[in-house]
Amino acid sequence: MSRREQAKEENRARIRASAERIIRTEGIDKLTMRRLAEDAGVSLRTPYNLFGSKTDVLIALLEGAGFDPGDALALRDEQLVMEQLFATLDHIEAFFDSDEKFYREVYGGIMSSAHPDVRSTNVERVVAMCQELMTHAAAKNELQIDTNTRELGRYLGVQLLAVLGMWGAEFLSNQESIRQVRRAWCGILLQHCSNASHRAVDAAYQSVALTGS
Amino acid sequence: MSRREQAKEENRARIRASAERIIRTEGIDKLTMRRLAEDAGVSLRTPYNLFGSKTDVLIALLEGAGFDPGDALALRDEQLVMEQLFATLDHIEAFFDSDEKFYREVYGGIMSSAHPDVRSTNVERVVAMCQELMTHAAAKNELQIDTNTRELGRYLGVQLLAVLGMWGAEFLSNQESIRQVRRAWCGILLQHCSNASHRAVDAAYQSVALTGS
DNA sequence: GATATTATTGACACGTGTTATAAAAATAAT
DNA sequence: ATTATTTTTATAACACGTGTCAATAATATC
Repeated sequence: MSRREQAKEENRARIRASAERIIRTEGIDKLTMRRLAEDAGVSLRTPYNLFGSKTDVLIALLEGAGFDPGDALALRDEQLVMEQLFATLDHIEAFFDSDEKFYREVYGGIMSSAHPDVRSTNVERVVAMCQELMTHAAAKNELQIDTNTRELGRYLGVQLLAVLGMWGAEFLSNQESIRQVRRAWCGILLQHCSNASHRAVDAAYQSVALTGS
Repeated sequence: MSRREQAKEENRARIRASAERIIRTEGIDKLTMRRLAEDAGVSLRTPYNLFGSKTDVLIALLEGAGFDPGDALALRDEQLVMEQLFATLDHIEAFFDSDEKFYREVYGGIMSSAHPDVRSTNVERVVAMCQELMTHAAAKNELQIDTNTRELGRYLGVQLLAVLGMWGAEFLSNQESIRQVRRAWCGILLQHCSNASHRAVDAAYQSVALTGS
């Protein structure tokens, strides 16, 4: 890495650290570009040079923390695909719980920004991963043979992101969000899973069953 | 209505009309408070006096047009509750189709605004209506007796709004949005409907079935 | 009709994300 | 070491939503 690139990376790191500190100690409302620049000991222009926009700074924060639903969905090729799918939700919930306020504020800040391309990239990515998972599920006979895996994957991905949007907007708690997704996923998958995967889907469904009073 | 109230109402109407015209002809990005005031022939302060905020102006636009998912869910006490529930989705879709760009921009503008109370009012209202519908459904034996109607209603309402959020953010077309909700609703209702309502739920489900590659 | 209440106006200001511009500093290329 | 390129800086500015405040106009009350 050239000297120039190195210096830029150092600045990026300082800006990221400052942004995180401000959000953690004072809340995201206090994160303004001027305050961020001052705290990072850098001019107002520099965060724009190095990240592009305030939204991009927030995105870098999530990426740096490993927050990435798309990543969580990456095929791991263990056990049943359905088991992995639902395990992903546990993974995301654990992530939420590990630092609820911080992640929610950052995610909500990204989603409520007027950068449509950023968000749509996220959607397409998650949908693609879900479609891939469903393709594998079909290949492993975990789905009924007449299932439209493309549409099913799209449904699952959209569902996840729709609920994450509600989470980011503070309408749902961590647990509620995950339960909402799990219920929606189970609802459709119970209709399309094969005998091979039925046990896994049903187990997930039972864990969020809507019975009692 | 007093003379004063009348004059205010006239101003409100002019402002609403101007806002709608600007959004329709130039898009919501061009709707600024200064431009709105100028177009309506009113001072910059007046829209704030009469509506409260820019977000409130947008809300008034939707209300004036009769756009209200909560209203659409109001119990009509005809036929089966389940039939009404799904008919609501047709109603919303027709609404979308009647003026797609306009409604989406306005709804998206409201939802992406930083007025959390506005949005949460919307959520609570829709959830409450869904819960009421499910209570009635249970009373009419359209649900299995052990169904938690409160949680089920909450699930349905949250689901609708989560997807509407995606619609407002331009991730989903009108049709996709409605299908997404219908699938999610069917998925859970197929697990909880009684014999009395199964036919209705299954009909809705068949209309959005995910079969055929 | 005189007085009190209320609504609108105008001009200004604040804080925000973002951009413009030019100077200065740091680095790379020769 | 000199020159050329790239980055950062400083300062100002823009458009935006929103708020303040005094003045003014319209209406209501008596």
